Amino acid sequence: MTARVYGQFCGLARAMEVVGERWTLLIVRNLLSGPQRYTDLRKGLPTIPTNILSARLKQLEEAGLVTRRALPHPERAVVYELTDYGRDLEPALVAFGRWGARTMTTPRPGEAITAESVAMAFRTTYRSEVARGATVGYEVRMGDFTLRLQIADGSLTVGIGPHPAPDLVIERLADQGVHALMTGAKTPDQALADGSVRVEGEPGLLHRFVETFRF
Amino acid sequence: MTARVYGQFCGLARAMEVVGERWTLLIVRNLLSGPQRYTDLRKGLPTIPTNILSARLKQLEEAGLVTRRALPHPERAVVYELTDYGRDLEPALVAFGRWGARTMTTPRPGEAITAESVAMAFRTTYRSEVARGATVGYEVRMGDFTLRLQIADGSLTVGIGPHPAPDLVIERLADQGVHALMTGAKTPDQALADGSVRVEGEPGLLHRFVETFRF
DNA sequence: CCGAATCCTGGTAGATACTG
DNA sequence: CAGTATCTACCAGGATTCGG
Repeated sequence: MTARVYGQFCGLARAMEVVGERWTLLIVRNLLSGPQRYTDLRKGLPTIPTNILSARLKQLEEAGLVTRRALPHPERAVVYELTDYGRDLEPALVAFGRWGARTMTTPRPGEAITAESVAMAFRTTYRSEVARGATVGYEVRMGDFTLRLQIADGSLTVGIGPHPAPDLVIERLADQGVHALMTGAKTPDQALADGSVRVEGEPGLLHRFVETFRF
Repeated sequence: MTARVYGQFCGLARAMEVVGERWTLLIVRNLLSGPQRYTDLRKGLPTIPTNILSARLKQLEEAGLVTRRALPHPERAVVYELTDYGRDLEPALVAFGRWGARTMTTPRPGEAITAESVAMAFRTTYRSEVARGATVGYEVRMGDFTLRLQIADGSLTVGIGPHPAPDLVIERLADQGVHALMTGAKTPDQALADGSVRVEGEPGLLHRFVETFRF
């Protein structure tokens, strides 16, 4: 039983020993959007084998990145939640996601667009230097799911579900509608004109949005 | 033959498909210090199976992160070198290394301290906000190997081997000598007094060094 | 000696079925 | 809902061998 270690006194090697196995970082990514139940995680990771998910959650809990918590009575469910230690991985995940996004033009056949993958896309494309000092909330409706983006003190929080008090609601009406805005393939005016997106709120905020989130 | 993909349109998932396998990121880490031969890589990754190293280099070359180049005549050797695309992984590696370093107090039994792992430690502990605008070169002699650190325009370059014109040479005379400085376990004056490090050049620069590189 | 390829073993992932 | 159990296929680890 050779523990799968790299035998080096190196932060990167240690990190890879903890979160370097297949699926682990994607589970952490999904938990960045908030606590999730086992079934939520399965939904967000459509092709993960269930035994692997359960093994990874166990490892993450042992390593102190995740806590397993039973919800109080009426829910009678188990939720998995990141610890602060686990949440500290966010900068590294964002850096990786940004690197990986460079070769990502269009979805491959069969590739899913999940709420968490889009949430990650907002994190990786967020340009804090554009948003500095601003406070603004967006609700992005993607058809199958809705995300809430809140910018405050120059930092971004992404969650799954509607925004309680959005300054702007952006609704995707066509595939790649929001994506085309973020890559610059379409200007806000073009996207509004051809009906690929629709907004509620002050339409001018859409310009701010495309400057803030940019591939 | 299910290609090992994650089935998600997500930058992080794509990144993991390219560099998520065991050893891959450590190979990239080692190549960050400059081109390396197959044997150099084996030396820097003491426990990697040789077939895995050769497989990973092939994959990295196919993915466009690494080029394989035959040196001209007298050397008659092959060197592997990062492409710009591969080098762009550095911020992500640094972010991961920084996260992993938090649980890294002392080497585990049998754990090697290689030139590249120390080079990585300097990259992850580098605080650009301290060094802003400065230009300074350090040579760090660790016993088995020597590193050169050059700071210019606020950005750090780390290489293996002596520095051609160092402002300060730091020589480690005892185990953990430099490490104790970087964690703050010892002040520069203490380390110089107890003989765990020795310097050549202006000794005051050692204070700057410990402010610049900090776990 | 450098740069691998080959072989074998055991562990890990993938797919699906099943259960408290 | 929240996982185990089981089986197969593949990949990593380790040693050895091989060609230039």
